[in-house]
Amino acid sequence: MSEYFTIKDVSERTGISAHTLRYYDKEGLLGFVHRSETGIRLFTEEDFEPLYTIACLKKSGMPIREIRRFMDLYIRGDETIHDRYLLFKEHRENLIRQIEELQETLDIVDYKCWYFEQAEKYGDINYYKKLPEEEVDERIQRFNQKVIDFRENKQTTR
Amino acid sequence: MSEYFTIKDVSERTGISAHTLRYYDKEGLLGFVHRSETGIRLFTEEDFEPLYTIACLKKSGMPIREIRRFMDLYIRGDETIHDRYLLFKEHRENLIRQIEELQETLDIVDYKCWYFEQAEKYGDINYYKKLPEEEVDERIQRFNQKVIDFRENKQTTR
DNA sequence: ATAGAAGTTAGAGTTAACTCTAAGGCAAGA
DNA sequence: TCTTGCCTTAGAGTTAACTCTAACTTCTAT
Repeated sequence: MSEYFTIKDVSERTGISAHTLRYYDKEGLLGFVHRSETGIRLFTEEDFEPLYTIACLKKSGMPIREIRRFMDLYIRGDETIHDRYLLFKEHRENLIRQIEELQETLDIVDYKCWYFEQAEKYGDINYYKKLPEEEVDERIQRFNQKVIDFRENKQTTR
Repeated sequence: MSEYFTIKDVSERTGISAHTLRYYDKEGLLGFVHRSETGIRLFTEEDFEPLYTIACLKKSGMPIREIRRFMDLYIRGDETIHDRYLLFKEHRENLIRQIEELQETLDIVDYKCWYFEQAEKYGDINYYKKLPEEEVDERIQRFNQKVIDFRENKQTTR
């Protein structure tokens, strides 16, 4: 029962390939990992927390050079608590914005699904153009307005 | 008052650079765009809808070769309404999954913000280890469990 | 008619994030 | 001891999505 994990152990447990872990190390993300006298990486129990943090930041689309800023602060310890707090707060705002954007895109995709159901009934992608105006669903009006805003670069959907 | 838009008009209106538009064309995304006899792209009013669709799919992280599948169907017209409907439905599921993942990441980042506030009060990143067990906030227990799950590759957070 | 702005293509260069290869070192079991 | 397998590094290769360049053509306005 060794007290250390090799790069392969970590790779198997976290699902991050050994290649990728070495790449992260080269990019300065794994400065917290110890080495044996012969240069072999010795991961500990505690190292899984920063690895999990890296995985989280990664999942939310943060580029590696920014994750590096986090890890640099992490290594410096308690003196950087406040800076790390600020970085997480900032990232929180980014994430909220990202979710909002995806939600807006989802709304459009929802509309598209509905619209194609209608179009399928009529067998005509422009079926609504033949309807009297009062019968045209307002969702169609709203979508068409979004396309016009896009065309005029009004970015109301942003 | 020309009835056509040049690539520059479209670029300025949509915020997609002319370079990028040509690149999209080369990748088969703009098969719907007409050309003059001398080869100049002639965008019409109606072209803004598929461009908007491309922008939406792009925003939700869809790779270009997949967007191409949409556009290939778009060009083929009414006979592909059903296929396009299916593609949007599938994409809808992807989007929902993406939003869920980001929401989970946001929960962790929220926790981190809270945790760093606590750590700042104590001036010690491991402050909770010195507390009697009944005083350790359960949020900390839950987060630590997530790290353990990550270490054991249990993927409960997925 | 001509200058200058904007259009065209082919193709090279860039960046991020891997992903892999080569060449060699170390450690544990038969 | 030897084989096997995992470790190391430097560095090359890959992929996606641009981004830019060069060389040339076309359009527009004086």
